[in-house]
Amino acid sequence: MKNRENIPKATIERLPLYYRCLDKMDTFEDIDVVSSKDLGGKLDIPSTQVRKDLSYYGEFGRRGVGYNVNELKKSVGKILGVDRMWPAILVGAGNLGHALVNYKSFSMMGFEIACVLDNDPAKIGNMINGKKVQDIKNIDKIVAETDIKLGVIAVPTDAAQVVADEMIDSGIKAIWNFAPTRLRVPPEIEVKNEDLAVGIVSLIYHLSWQEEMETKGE
Amino acid sequence: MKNRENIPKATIERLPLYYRCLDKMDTFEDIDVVSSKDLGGKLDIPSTQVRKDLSYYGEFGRRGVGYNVNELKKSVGKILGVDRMWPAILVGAGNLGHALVNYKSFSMMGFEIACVLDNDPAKIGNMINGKKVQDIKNIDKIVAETDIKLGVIAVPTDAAQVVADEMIDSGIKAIWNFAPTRLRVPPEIEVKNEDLAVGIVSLIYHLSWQEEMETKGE
DNA sequence: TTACTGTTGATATAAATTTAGCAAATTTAA
DNA sequence: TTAAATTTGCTAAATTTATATCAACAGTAA
Repeated sequence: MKNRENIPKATIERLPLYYRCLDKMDTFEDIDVVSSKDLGGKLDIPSTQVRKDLSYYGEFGRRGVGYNVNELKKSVGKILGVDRMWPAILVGAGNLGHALVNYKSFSMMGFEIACVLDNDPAKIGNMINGKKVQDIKNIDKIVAETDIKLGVIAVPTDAAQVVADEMIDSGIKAIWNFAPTRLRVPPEIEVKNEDLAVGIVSLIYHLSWQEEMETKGE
Repeated sequence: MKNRENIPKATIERLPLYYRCLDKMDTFEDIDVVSSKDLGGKLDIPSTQVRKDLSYYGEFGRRGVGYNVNELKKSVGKILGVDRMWPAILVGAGNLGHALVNYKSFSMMGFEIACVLDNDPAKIGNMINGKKVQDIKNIDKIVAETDIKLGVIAVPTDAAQVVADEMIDSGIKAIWNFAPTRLRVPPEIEVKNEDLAVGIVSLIYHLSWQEEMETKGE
């Protein structure tokens, strides 16, 4: 395996796609062996890209044959770290928080929201999908007792930095941030921004341009 | 301006960040002029990158001075197409659907969910943030009457392709897909996959590796 | 005025990422 | 057994993207 430092970020974002696809083939489609061409075909990724991505981590296939689906799934799962569960605390019991707690496709990716926290007395004590919303004031105790490393921020923009600071104080090591703002964190803390507005705007950008072209054409 | 075709995708994803930042400066912070260094500083983006991104679309600054905040905001807004509203239909009145309808930060990005649809009789007729959930059967009529171009898929994975097909039949031109699956669509239809699991897995990947390093070190 | 500082936008350079080409390995069929 | 068809994984080439450099321009202070 090459130095983990210089593996393309894009590769790391394709691995979960491979993983999910392999899981589907393994669990539901009863497929034993797959070629890079077939796997890529399902995901609109060139076969050369698939092979290159995997080759960063080792040799998983057999020449002239392809990849064993179950084996490759396990290998990719281990590379990604999803061969175990990673419990998280979620701060923000609003609409988005509800949606995340109830999201079905996380557990197969090793992700599970174990605790839900909020600072709103009206929300504290409510049940969300079997979990009681707890007071953010107890974050230190909760993180210490559960040894949770992952935090999810689903609060309004204004509150995001404060929540991030509290998370880091409590011992959280990585933050998944849904608030549309950049968080200031120490360098050892990993942050992943999930900025929903960016997604929709890139779609609007293309749509807007398409429409402009059509108008000119007429 | 250069050919719009070969502008980096990453540039297009940074433009909304600039836009939001400029809007904040313009509306709340009363800042008139900003340099690429300052703008980039707020977003952890090098000033050279900021200037390069903007230079794809024209010359917006003054040498020795910087950029006029209000003007640049308007220019970037126009480039992105967010200088007008883009209404969308949302299919899927579940938890995620609720969260999207109630999401606050969309309107400043030109995005608005105008209609909510579902196929579940238990949900049809319910109100979500002032909008009545309508029967998916009426999608053709709704899209034709409203001339909506954007569709959002927030249904379970199994139903996503069917919904996409219905959307395309009804006249939808661009799809924002939250289901963790690749949609098969004609080439003229724009699709943006918002795959939440990919985001969290890339965080788990780093966390998992970090932990492995620590274990070795001890 | 003149020097000095700051800033853009263009061009050049470097780095990162993707794609192509091919030898080696495997299977299948003649 | 031999030839043909697949398919991997390595290396090289091409492409894309990011970063550095610098002349031209604008403001400021001596």
